[in-house]
Amino acid sequence: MALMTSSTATSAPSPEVGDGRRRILEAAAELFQVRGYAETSIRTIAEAVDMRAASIYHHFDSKDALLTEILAIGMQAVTDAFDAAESAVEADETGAQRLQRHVAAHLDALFGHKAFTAAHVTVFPFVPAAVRVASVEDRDRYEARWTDLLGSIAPELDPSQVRVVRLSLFGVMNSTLDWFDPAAEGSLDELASAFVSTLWNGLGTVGGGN
Amino acid sequence: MALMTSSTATSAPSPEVGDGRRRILEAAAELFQVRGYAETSIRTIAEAVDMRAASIYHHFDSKDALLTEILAIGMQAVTDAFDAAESAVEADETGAQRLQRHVAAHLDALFGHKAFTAAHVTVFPFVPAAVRVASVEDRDRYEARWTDLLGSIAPELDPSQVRVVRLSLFGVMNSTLDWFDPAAEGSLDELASAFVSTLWNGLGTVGGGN
DNA sequence: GACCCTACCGAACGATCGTTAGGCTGACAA
DNA sequence: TTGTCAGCCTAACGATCGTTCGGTAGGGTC
Repeated sequence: MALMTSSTATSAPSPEVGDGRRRILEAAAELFQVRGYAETSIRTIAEAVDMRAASIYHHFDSKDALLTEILAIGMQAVTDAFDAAESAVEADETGAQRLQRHVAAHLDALFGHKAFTAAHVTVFPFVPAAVRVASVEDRDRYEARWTDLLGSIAPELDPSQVRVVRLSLFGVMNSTLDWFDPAAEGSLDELASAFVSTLWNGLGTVGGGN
Repeated sequence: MALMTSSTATSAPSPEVGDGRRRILEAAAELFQVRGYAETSIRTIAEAVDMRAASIYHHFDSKDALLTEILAIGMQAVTDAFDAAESAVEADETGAQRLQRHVAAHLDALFGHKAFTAAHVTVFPFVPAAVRVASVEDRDRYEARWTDLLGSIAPELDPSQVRVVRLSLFGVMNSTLDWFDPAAEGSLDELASAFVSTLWNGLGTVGGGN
């Protein structure tokens, strides 16, 4: 995010450079997540940032381009979180501990950039084909990271089992966007711990405990 | 012109009564699931059943009414499956066995009426408010069945834990619509068995086995 | 024959959509 | 002062949307 403020120091009144663009991205992501892509018009997005529809086109070529960038931001968030968790690996940790840090990282990224990440869960199935092909490479790359991770910590699973575990884990983690509220229900770390503990040991050992 | 269409061509020409209505429902459900609700026009639905847009309104009051009925059919399918599984309970079965039969019933209903049930997973978040309120009662009733079931077979869980388990289980089960193909990957019963076995005992005991 | 009902259609309505053309304004550079 | 440019605007374009109106065709009933 650096490299702005090239010339002036922006004392007080003037809006930050690129501020309108960022506000459009955030408002659009939020609206796409709540109302859906086709259900959200350019005029509604403009209204949310106190602009008119034509002004959106000063910052983005088209509605599809706006969605494409939103999806890219969402994938960047979870990919960065994965890599940060991977680089923080400790030598003596167990597979379950390593998995738990990645699950926590995924959940943190999901809720930390909720509007952008949720777009991948809710609106992605319905996006225009041109937008989908622009995102599929990012998504494949992220999926490959998880395939490698799960294969590494559970080498006894064959590839088709790894696939089932990965997609099931994604199903659970991504569904939390719909029903978990970190502000009201406790930390995402605890949720990640519960998920991995259940996946590893089953409910029998979790239910009595936490 | 060219629509005289001498209907004397076929020996058994008469379409079944209510056939057009059923075909519209199935085509619309399929299109809604694949393309989304707002992305699918009445004209596209009509084309899929070889009609014109105006003919849809002979069978349904509005596009929203069509969606409302599709959602109701989907909830009826899973609710009926739940009740059938419940009435097939055996006296000496364990909690895990009972849960597994219900998971299998849910998956069977999901894939057995895929277009109608998937609508609840994919398009429901974006449906117009009037359609949502018409479905929320059915959905609440189905959720209550699962809350009771899980509380019954895992009495050591408090209500908030039951909620987490239920929503996580829904997250996994409903996600299978996106990635599991019963025709190519094996039976849904096996998948249900794997889910419940993992939930109960953890991956440690499952990974080595099947 | 007359009558009705179901199923469907062509044509159009007003609304809303994404998008574009062209213009205004204020900050800044020369 | 003059020019440039980012940022935002009004107004309008054609396309597509859900929906309605006024039919027509054909089978069943009397």
